[in-house]
Amino acid sequence: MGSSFEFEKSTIVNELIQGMEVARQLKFHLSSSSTSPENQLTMLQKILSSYDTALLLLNWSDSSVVQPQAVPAMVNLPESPISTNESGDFKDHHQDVSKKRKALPTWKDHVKICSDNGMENSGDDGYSWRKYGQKDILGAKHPRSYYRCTYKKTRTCHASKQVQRSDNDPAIFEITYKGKHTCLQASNSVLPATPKKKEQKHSHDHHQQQQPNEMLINFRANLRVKTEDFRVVEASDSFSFPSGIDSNSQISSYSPYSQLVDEDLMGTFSPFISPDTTGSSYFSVSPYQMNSFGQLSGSDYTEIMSANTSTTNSPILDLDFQIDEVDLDSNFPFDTPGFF
DNA sequence: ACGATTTGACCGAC
DNA sequence: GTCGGTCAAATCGT
Repeated sequence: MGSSFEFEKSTIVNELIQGMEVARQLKFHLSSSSTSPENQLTMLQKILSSYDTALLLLNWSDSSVVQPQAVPAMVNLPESPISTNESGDFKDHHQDVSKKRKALPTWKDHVKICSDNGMENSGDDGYSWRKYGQKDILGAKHPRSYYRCTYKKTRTCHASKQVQRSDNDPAIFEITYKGKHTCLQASNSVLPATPKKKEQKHSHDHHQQQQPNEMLINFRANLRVKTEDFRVVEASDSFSFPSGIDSNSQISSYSPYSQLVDEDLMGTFSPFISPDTTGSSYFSVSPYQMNSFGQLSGSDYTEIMSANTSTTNSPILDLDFQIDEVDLDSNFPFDTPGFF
């Protein structure tokens, strides 16, 4: 392996060290309770961001197929790439896709469309997609829809995704993302405020963007984290955002490595959210934002999501636990053979 | 008129 | 030949 591996390794180590450092700070603040919940959250998110990046890099260097977190919108988060597919209901599409297609980073998400309050949330991931095809898939009860980035031509963005309703649970959509966005449509203001006309299609994906503040608010709103087997966890206490809660909003997700990282809080905001004219807001995270692929910064890919809270058994919790385990010692020998 | 969606046709991989 | 993915003309919605 050449220098590229060395580069990745050092990057990974740096990310982990950074995460450790922030964790250390957080630990200190927690013990002294001198910090506001928001700051603590920010720190936690930074930690998660670092670990996400490190894990993504590990995955990326392992093979051309990456399964980063994807975060489908409003409704949930992506499943953990590292975790085994507990649900077993989904086929591992990304694998076969990668064999047939070139090495575009591919990963899957499971999005559950919630219909609490009579509303059906769509799996908005914050990006603008254009449907270009639909196919009946052998053995599947529902057709698979194909989407590509709306800015494929104008911004030469080759991101695409496939959406298929689960056979077992119609409320669940399996979303396979391919390629990362190069259109940067998520960058704050630039959002294509194209009011999606077809909200109608219950879509698992309409994609309008939303301003950061709105994101936070919506996010906070009645957060729900759906873990891999779609258990719904109410998130609220441990996660405190500034204001109002809208019980209509929900976020379910499972996170690959972790999700949570609110861009706003992190410094770089990634507007994966979209203001929905219907009133339901989503909080979405884009799967594509990972710096391991290039131009986007670390915080970019770790979007938001935050749905993790201490009340869940989400990956985040695991991470917390791990952090404790190592006692936040930055001297931890990351370069120890076998550590990875 | 323009942009998005639908849907049958086409193409490559197996 | 079958199947999954994409193309592109027709259609729809604004």
